[in-house]
Amino acid sequence: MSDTFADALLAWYDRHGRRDLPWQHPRTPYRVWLSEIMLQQTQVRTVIPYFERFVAALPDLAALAAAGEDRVLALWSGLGYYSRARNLHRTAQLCIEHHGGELPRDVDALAALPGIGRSTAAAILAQALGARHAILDGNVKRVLARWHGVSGWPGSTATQRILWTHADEHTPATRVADYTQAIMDLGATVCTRSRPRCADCPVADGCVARRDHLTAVLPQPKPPRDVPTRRTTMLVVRDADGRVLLERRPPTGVWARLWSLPEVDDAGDAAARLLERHGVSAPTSRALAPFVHTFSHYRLDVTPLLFDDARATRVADADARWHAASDYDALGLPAPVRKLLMQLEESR
DNA sequence: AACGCGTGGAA
DNA sequence: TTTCCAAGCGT
Repeated sequence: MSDTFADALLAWYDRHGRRDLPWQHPRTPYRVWLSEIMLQQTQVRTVIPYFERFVAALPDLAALAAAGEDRVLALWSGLGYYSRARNLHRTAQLCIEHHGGELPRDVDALAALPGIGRSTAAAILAQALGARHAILDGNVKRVLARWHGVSGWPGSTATQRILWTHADEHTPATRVADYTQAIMDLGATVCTRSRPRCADCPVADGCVARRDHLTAVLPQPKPPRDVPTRRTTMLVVRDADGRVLLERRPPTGVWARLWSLPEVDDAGDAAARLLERHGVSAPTSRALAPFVHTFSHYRLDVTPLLFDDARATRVADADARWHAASDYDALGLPAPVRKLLMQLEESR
């Protein structure tokens, strides 16, 4: 059912909404899907260059399905949450096998695919096809928590249940694609986390948080949690030609299946581990500047150790290879590893 | 239900 | 500098 909330929002969207985002032109299911996956927990400004590069390389679902996983991970490299890329790739292949080469039009079939949850499925169908489905992403949660005065952290199940109900109530029967974009734009540009611009808000009338001066406390923040610190020693092992030894990371855990530097717990064991694991003898080493990489759930203290003139005494296997700097673009590398390798290459 | 999963930018 | 967290999903 439509209501005054939706009408006011749509009128605002016609004047102030974002209608020039790259995935809106053309607004095909494939492009909307790709954008929605990239935009999970990621800001628009960050996504745009990745989106442009990705669709240029893999312009449709069939091209994505036919691509190798390393290619997909390379295109994703730097965006983070790499399971999104692996699920995207897998979903493309499932669509080829089971859905006639297209994304399913049924919301439940869509949400059953890897990486596509309730909100993403709704966003794809609403934006690409104009089908009436409510979305509930971070922007919508913030807008609705304030407008309806919903307390509780929006990530909790109980709070989400309430917010989903409100989201569905407000979703109109017509102009669903515009409405969906409008409420996200409102959250992104007016109903911002800090210092919301209520004077410019088309739905300020009726907003509980504005009425009761609660915009600073709604939505309630996630309960804080201590983040542990982990330490690792990353080995930059170069042969006489300056090529670097890279390992494929295991299929689970952080940076799963990306290419990265060999790691050891104890720097003193580095040479022995290299010989055991890779048959590499590396006589001399030199400490590089330590750095910290922070994840959402832990902090990683990294001590890089450089070995030059390393020699391999056996052939590299499928999960360990020597790579020249010219290979980096084609590899899915963790962001700090890419940064470290680029810095070393510049100074070589 | 709570946690694992990246990164970069804003405050 | 530190803290927080942005178009969530899978397990």
